Amino acid sequence: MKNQKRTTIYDIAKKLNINASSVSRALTNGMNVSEATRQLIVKTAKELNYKQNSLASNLRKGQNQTIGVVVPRINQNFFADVIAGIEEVTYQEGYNLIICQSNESYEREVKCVNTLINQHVSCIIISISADFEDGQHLKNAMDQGIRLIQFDRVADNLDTFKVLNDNEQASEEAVSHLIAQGYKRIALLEGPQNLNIFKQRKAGYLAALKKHGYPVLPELIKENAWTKELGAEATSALLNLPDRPDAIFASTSDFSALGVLEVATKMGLNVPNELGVCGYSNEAFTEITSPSITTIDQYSMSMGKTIANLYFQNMLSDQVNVVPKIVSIKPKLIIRSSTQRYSI
Amino acid sequence: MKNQKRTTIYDIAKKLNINASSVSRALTNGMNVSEATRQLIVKTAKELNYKQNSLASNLRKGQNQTIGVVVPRINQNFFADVIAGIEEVTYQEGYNLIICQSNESYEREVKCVNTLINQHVSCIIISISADFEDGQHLKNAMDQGIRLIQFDRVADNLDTFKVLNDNEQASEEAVSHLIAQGYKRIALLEGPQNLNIFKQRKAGYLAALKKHGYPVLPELIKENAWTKELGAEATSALLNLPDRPDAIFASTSDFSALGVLEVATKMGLNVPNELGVCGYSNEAFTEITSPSITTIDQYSMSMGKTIANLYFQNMLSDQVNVVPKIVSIKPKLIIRSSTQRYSI
DNA sequence: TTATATTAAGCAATCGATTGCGATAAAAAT
DNA sequence: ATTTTTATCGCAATCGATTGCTTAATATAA
Repeated sequence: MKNQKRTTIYDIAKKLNINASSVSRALTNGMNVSEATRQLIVKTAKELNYKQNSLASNLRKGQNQTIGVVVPRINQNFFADVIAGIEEVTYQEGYNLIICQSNESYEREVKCVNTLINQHVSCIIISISADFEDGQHLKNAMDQGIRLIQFDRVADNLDTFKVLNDNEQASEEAVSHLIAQGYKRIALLEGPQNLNIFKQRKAGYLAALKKHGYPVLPELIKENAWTKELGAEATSALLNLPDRPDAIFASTSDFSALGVLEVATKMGLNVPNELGVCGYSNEAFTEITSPSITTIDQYSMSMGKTIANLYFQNMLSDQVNVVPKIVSIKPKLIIRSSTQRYSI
Repeated sequence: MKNQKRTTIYDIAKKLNINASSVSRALTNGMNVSEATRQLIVKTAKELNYKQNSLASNLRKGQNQTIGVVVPRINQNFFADVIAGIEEVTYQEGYNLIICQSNESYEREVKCVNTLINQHVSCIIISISADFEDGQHLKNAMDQGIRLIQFDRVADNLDTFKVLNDNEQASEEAVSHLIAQGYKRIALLEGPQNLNIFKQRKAGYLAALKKHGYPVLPELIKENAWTKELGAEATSALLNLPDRPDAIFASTSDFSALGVLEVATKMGLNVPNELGVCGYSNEAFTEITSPSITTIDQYSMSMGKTIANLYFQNMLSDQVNVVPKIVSIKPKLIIRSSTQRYSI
């Protein structure tokens, strides 16, 4: 049962007393093979339970119908959704997906990319790790003729296709909404500023304040609060200020917004009346907390589809001069209870 | 820049005026190559930016350091976590992961498995789709010498390694806990009974009732309530019974438990005092609802690691007679507010 | 110093599928 | 009846890396 050799086109050829090239032709395009022998070949292929060896085929053809995906974490809703979206499209196209997670480690990201290069994938789709350094590994990949698409977290200095959310705009919208609800002292929980997405979200926050003539209060801006625990910690500090904020924009994630909610509840503060809370990502749970959390939907799944389509529609052809595009997806502010004051 | 040929071992060999076989030896095991030439080869390989072609290597060696994973949906917490766990281990072992989603469609599952066979993966890890029919595609894979591991949702009639949660035991424990808390009329929301996991959870429910001498009340058992909406619907029906239940075990998911919670709250019932609620899966949100929901943790991520380790420790070697094992992971009951009565 | 062992490196086949080119035979055109 | 076209199919090279075998060169033993 085990280690038995798989049947190859040669086995089929030998059995039918014909040449392997005919078998190959019959099983692929069907060109230059008479209909009779074609059917015979297909029939015996089925009988012998023949399965094509993609390794050999791809080696010969010099191309691999495979796309590599590198994300920080597979089991983070946003990334899982994006991957699901990508898979949806690549499956239709008959492509395979090889998936790696960098675990937010640059070293590991480099290894992942190198493996994908070895595998001769035709495209690498990547969202860079938190401690991204330079893009040499990605440049390498491109030099080897591998297409590259960055999404969400991108390295600006690399001239590639990029698919992003308009983080700045979404943040500005969220903060503007808070202002419209009458909140006066709006705090920001920000993420690692070496990642663009967090820089942009901060920019949006600042832009909104400026637009409405609100002062920027440095003591209300908390760094690196991107987990539930860190969010809770930052919130404790904020709410113990002599002049505390009346709203917190957890720009890093809904998880940190959850931390905010917990601390606020523990301190007996009414959300949204005494404290407005806004998260980011539209995680499933934001809908069902009490109060439900206002947040920003990134259309993750459709983002995945967009990314994959970008490859198939713009990059697959061998046109030499394809100008890398930047596709921006506008996220949507989802207003829920945590920012809707009953009375202002 | 594009379509430029990648450097091969022949390029290196030519440049150094030696034979390609030496290059290969130097770059892999380093056997039968003098230290001097080895270093020279390594150096020029780096200079020429050489990357091994895994396709060629794997074709020649007749093995592919790749594992295929097939799950109904990538972006479902449980599966995403399991995959993350698998990836963690396979990465350490230098293996790649090819991931497919069956979308709960049997037809698509078959296609996925066939692709993986073509790719010559050395192992397929699968959780079968909801409309699973027979296991011919999986038998095919095994006939081709591909190892097979089923997890969570498994086909019983296939003799393979299996990694499962002890759903029955976990359910029994949960229901016993409800009984210990003094609940007398415990309802069950059950899932599609063609999937084993749901059958087992029901069995656990029944076992607990029997063990404690409680009668089985058919009117308290509701079928196919595995979304929040369906859970809510079933709950409405249950709570409008003349003799209504005082606890509901949403064995399908935490989402349906959420539906229970919403309806109960709407009807003004106090949870946990007037109605106990228990979910399944330990989704992130169960911790932060009010009241927080008692549920069952499946250790998804560690399950993934277990699965991968099973392959590397038990199946990788070429021993002919490896007896397929069934590994059972005991889930953990997480007791929270929704079932802890203040007074009994 | 001769015989033997050891090391280093080359040669060539191989993995399985694909494909350009040439050969044969059958069909069509003259 | 002869030439030309076309349809089928075989031959052999190729993709890039690996590996058993052979040869050459060097080191060790006798």
